[in-house]
Amino acid sequence: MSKFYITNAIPYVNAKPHIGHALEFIQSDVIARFHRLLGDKTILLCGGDENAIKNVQAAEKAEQPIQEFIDENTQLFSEVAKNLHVQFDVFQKGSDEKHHLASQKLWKLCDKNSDIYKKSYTGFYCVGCEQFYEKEELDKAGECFEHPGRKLDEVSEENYFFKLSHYTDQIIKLIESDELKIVPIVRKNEALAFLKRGLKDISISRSNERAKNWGVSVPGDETQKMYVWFDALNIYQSGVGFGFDENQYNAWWPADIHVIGKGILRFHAIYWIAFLLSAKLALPKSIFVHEYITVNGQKMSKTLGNVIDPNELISTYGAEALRYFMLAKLSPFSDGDFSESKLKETYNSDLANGLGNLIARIAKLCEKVALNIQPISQPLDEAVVTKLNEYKFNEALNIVWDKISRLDKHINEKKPWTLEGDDLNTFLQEASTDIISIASNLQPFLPETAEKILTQFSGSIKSAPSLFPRIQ
RNA sequence: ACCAGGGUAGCUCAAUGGUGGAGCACAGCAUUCAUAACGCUGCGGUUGUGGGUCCGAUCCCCACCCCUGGUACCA
Repeated sequence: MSKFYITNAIPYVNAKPHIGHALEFIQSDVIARFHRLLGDKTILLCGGDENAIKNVQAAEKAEQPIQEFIDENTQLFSEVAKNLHVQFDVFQKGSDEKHHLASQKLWKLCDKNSDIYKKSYTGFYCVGCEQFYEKEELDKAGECFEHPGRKLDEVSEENYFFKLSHYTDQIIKLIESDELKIVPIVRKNEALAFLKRGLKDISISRSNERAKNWGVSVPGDETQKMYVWFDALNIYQSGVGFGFDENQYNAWWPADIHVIGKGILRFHAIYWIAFLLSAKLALPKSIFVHEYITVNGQKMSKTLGNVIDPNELISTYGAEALRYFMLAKLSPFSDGDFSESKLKETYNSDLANGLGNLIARIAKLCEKVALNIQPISQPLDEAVVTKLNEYKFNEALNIVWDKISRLDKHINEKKPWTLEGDDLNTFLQEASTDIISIASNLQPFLPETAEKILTQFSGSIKSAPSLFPRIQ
């Protein structure tokens, strides 16, 4: 039995979770459940990126102590996952003391390899935003968009830099050879294009003042905090014991796959790899990059007010329906559009009329003749396994729904309600076996539904309340 | 601006150098084992625009338009 360590990206917790987070949670969960079914010893990690300055600013706005604010928001992410039937085995908070120690250990290892040095950083500070900007981020007058008319201060300070440039060629080789496999290929090419332009060293610390005294302290320098990405990525390691439980760490690290959104590819495919190379630690094996969700054709944004709370959808349609929609109706490799009307349409056509109705009609027929079924477990279909290995969740589900459709047609052809005796029994035996196969294949995607069906079709089969009652 | 990917039925997406396919939605028929469900039939497209190559292009080439992503310290 081999181990499988999968990580979800670590969400910023300066706001509530939205359906974009839900998509990633669900995808990670499916991959984890898939590997469990294959017999791998599997854990799925998520966590909270709690050390960003944005969190401090958001807490100030909410007039709440920072730690309290962080804890509450992180809790919301945890709850959404639970509501979505997503099972995180580890939830590592960035503000956790152990994580701080782990990150300081990573820093020291990079430092030991002479990859960290001091250098002056210059940026433009906006007093209104309490934030630094690059020249490119400012308007024509050299002022920030939030506070036109206010002059920015050009400020320099000493920071620690990481010798990212040192690792350019090494990382190119890792990615080109698929030793670090990036899926899909467009994202692999994007990372390579970035690398081939040459890497510059990056600043990996901020003054306490700039960091508002929040975050992980730089070892040996109490005046500086680590740049968030340096510690945030390390949650993948601290979550499995790096720096404080070597047995656990050795059992799980390296990650077999990091699941991330396209916006943070560079940090994972390049920065993270460089940090690990510098620290002489094992490297993750692959990165799966998903795309984003638009809502009614528009990007989600607070200003547009179209941010959707997954909990509201779950309360109307159920977690399993939301999972189904995200997995079956969105392409894993391109942006997908969400709208409640599409969710509802999918719910009624595929889940109520399709799967739910099929289960109901067969169960009723079985109940009439008191059919008894030996519980048998069936493995995933080869075709489904193939699709899942390629992260083609939508195509995998198409295969299952094709089976549903074929069984519906088969019932109409054979008209079992006109059969009697052995003919009827044989028919129902076969149909029930098909149902069990369908449910087995649904396990990674719709775990609760699969479980319900498998329970219903084991032993004496009875009618049960609709799995997915139609919604008007 | 440059680089990458994409523009095909109302919607989501397949496909191929040789008379454009599926699912959903919609309409009709049939039917009851089932959740006004299932099944069958039908409606529906000068395949972004303009050129070119070819006997023939949606698929190849050129130009243009539009969308998405990337182009460093910003999910």
